Amino acid sequence: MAEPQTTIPTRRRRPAMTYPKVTTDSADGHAVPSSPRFPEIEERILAYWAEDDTFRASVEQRDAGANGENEFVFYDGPPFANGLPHYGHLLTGYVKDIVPRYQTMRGKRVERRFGWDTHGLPAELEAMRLNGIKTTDEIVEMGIDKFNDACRASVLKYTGEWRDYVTRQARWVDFDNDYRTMNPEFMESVLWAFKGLHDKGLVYEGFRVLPYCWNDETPLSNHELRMDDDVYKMRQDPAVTVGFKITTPGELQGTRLLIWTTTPWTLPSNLAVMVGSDIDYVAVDHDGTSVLLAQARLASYSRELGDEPTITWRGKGEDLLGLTYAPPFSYFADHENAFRVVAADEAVTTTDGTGLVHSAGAFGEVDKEVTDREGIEPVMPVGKDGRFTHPVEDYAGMLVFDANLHIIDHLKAATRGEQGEAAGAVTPGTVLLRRETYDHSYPHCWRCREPLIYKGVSSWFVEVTAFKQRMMELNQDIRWTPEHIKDGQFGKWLENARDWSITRNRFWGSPVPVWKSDDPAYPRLDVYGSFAEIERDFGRLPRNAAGEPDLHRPWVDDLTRPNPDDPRTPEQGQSTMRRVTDVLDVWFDSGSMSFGQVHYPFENAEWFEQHFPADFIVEYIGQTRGWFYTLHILATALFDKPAFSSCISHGIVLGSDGNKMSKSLRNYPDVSEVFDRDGADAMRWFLMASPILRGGNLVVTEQGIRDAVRQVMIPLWNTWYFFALYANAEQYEASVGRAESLGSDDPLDRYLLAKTRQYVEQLTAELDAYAIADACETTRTFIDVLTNWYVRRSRERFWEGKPEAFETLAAVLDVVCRAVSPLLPLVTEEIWRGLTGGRSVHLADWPDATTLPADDSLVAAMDQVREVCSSTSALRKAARLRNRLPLAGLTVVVDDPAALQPFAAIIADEVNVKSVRFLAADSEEARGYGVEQKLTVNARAAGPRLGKDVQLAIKGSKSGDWSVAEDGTVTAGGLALVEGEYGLETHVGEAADGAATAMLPGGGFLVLDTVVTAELAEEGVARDLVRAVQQLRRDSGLDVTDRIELTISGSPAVLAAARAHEALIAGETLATSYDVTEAGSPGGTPVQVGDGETATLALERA
RNA sequence: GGGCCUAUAGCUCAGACGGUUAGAGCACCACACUGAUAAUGUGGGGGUCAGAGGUUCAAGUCCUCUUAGGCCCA
Repeated sequence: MAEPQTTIPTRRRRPAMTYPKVTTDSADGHAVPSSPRFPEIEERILAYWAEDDTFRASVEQRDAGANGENEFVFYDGPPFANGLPHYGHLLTGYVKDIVPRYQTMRGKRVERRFGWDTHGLPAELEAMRLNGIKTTDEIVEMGIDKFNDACRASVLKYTGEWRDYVTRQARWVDFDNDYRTMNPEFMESVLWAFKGLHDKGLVYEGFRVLPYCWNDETPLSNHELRMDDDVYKMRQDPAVTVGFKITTPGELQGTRLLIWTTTPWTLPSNLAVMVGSDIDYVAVDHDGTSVLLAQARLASYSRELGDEPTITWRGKGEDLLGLTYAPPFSYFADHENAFRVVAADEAVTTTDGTGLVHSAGAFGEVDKEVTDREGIEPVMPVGKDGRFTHPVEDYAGMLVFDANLHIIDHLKAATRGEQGEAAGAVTPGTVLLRRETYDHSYPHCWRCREPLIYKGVSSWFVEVTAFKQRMMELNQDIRWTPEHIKDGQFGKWLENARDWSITRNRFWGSPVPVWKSDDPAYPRLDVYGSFAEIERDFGRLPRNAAGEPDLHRPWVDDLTRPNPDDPRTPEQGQSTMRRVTDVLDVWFDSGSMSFGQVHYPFENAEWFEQHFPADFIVEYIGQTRGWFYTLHILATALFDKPAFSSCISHGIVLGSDGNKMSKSLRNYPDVSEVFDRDGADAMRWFLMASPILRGGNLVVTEQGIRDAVRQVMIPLWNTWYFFALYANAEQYEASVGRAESLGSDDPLDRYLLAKTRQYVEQLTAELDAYAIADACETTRTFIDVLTNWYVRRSRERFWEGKPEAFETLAAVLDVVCRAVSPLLPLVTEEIWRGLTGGRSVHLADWPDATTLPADDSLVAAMDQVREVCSSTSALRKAARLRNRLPLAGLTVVVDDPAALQPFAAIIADEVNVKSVRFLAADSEEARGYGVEQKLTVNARAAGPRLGKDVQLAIKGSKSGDWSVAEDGTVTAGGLALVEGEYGLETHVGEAADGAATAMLPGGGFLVLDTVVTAELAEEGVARDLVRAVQQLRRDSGLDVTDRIELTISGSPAVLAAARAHEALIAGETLATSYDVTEAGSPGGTPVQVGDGETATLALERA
């Protein structure tokens, strides 16, 4: 019978637990679970936060400071809530949570208000769909008030779900005090901004050709055009080659100018023909007449014109300028200045078509530019619904795409010489040379997917071109992540910035605050920038049906007044000031959020001036032409500052197959399922540790999310579980937060504390630089050291109940929980509160690295120790010496043995050797191990001096053609090297019998004694027995602290080992009764031990 | 057609200033270790650094061209 170890009695009772001090777990016992179900813990923490109002406390316990200087300013890019959140929203949501949480812990006050984008076409389209209407006329018929009520309802439809998702992802943001772009206060600020721009002369009304959706009856801005990848789709259109008859007297009179177009419907609006001045043109005979086209295009018309047509005229484009021709259709036959050949050198190419381009003023951007220059008024026989109107009576009421075929039929008939109804309004002499079908990439509306047309519309513009230079300058002050966005995607976009069309002929939006006289004879234009100005002039505010001030249509449209500049009386027909009926582009709202959210300048003027620009914003990279851009425009124009000083523009979240996420393909894990199965912290870690925050794209996989749990969350949790288990067993309560908790003398403790200090320093620097992915990697590496080195090597000391071990681990857990809490807010909350009993880790301060002991040389030494252990393991493996077999000794030869000396016991234990010796590399004994020197040439140093010859020296060092002379001169490959140009390393030679040697990565080497004596073998068997008994205890369901009665039988070697090492085996396995018998006990468990020996074990709880 | 970015192990990515044996995590195989761990350790397989040319004593790294992909613009 062995005596139990002396420390055992204190653990026999199951004492009241010290840890967790508090937990949200309501289950019996409240023990720290060894295998936690994270999603359940998360739900409990979220409930606790809700009840405790922790978020509000975290904001309010930080002082704003004088003039808000202690505030960190974060702008929330407002989402549109008529759909559910997806991974992209979650991703930005996590960043929008991490940065403010971190800054709060750093002591800053960080207000976080949620914002909603509410206006715009998506809401209108949804309202139209719900009400089964398709046109703007039907909206007017329905009543703009009713329609806008429907829009208002649709944009708020999913706010509840949004709040649920955002709350579940553990993002702290104020939903109750949110801002909405449709609130009167926000809209008043938008009006102020418009007026501000107008006062600076940066707003003008113009007629511009824009991509236009005839289905939604609205023009699109250029940044709306490219909303997504599906905007450009292949489409088949008829392409026609048409000849216009030249009317200018001279040799070319009667020749047909051949033009080519894929939009035959624009031909009735033709106003000019464009040529390139330097392009070579020819006229060739064709069917008794002649046609004119670019020489380079002749070959592609060989079918109609023959392989070698007779050329009757040659010339440059400039020779053609000014020629007149008969318009192809007669609708605008008398149009002033029209039907001439004009130059458009940059627009006309000879890569396709005929080298002559027909221009229909208002239906193309270049067309408009050219006709403006030529003094030709554009014509617009197409209505807002995309259908022809007066004077194009032949196709009136017809959608332009549908009119194509009729137009072609008429051209055909005219070409045959027919007239009257068959040829429509086609003028005699106009010929259709070719009709083909053309496949091309064509833009479609990003909302309704109908093909767009280009169409001239009246619109108001912000004259971005007037201050884009300043925008580019201010962009230099913004810190972009990734860096190349600044002068790349964003900078280039700024360089090419065009004036911003900010008005929409729609209903649900902020009103254009411009009132105009309805009689051009008495012109007047008023711009309003506040409710007060409106009330001043109109005698009242715009009020909705409920009587509340409301700037939406139709209420704001009701405000009219007599034109003060019109001296006539109402009876004489005095003109009236009426509002321009347009609403503002919804992007104007989002660009206004910085001041709009606080109703600047009507309220919070001081606050705003101290909180602009924002310290930080984040959105996906596409916002370089969206929100980032509109914020920057308005900030530059109104305040001459950037709107934000740091910006992360992250990449795109892809589905598990690497394609865009698609609901129909189901190629991504369901968000709710991930929350339920893996939890919000796991998803947060997965997204934040990924390359997506460095601008790369990210493939979302379930495996990736689970890896986050495995690599980080479980190791962290298990460290806590380990601590709680032994602290409870010892009834030890650590003094977290007090200086003495950092005072351990134990080398492992001191190492961990110093390592923790380095970790906190590095993490702080990374989070300060918004390098969130780097912070994750740093944390992962640190937690690995914590759990797989410190805890594993310290198990014995915890088992022994060493106070300084508890103190150290508790202190480090406290620091780590605080440091990791922005990255894993839920799990760290449960651990930290369990450890400290405190209210919330998120109310704690960011750990101060300087309070932790600094000891870089200790950290370096321990890292070397880990290398020694690692290399020794490799030696064992190579020599087939299992780890449980003790070996006599290990000799460690390094430059500075004294540095490693304190860790001799750690190494001996880790690699299971009886003794560890340290030798200086230059000692006599070390040289006895058959060491040899190796020379390496430092090419970086020697290269510049030796030039080409450095290669000879390198070759010599490798082949052994080198030497060290008596005076220390080193020669390699016949070349003398000077100090610094070479390195001499000591390498260990072949080991003698009974030893194995290995080099250390950082220099030095190991000699492992591989001689297995009978005693060592016997102890190895004893260790195997311990291991087997422990496994059996576990399999039998015994508790760690249960005592057992143990019986061992087996082969003579087993019996000998069991008897010789009774104290070891009984002690390790908590055996209060210990029997070694030759006869195997019935019901015993056979196990393999040692080198093929069999033992039989039997145990019972004592 | 132009601009920006990317191309490195089966997968995801690191690789200051050019320096001669290109790394990590995951995955795979084998062995070891394990009464905190859902782990861990050791070893192994696995690479034309997209291709071609150039600069250089020396190129994954710098230059040119090509190819492929992404984003942006026309």
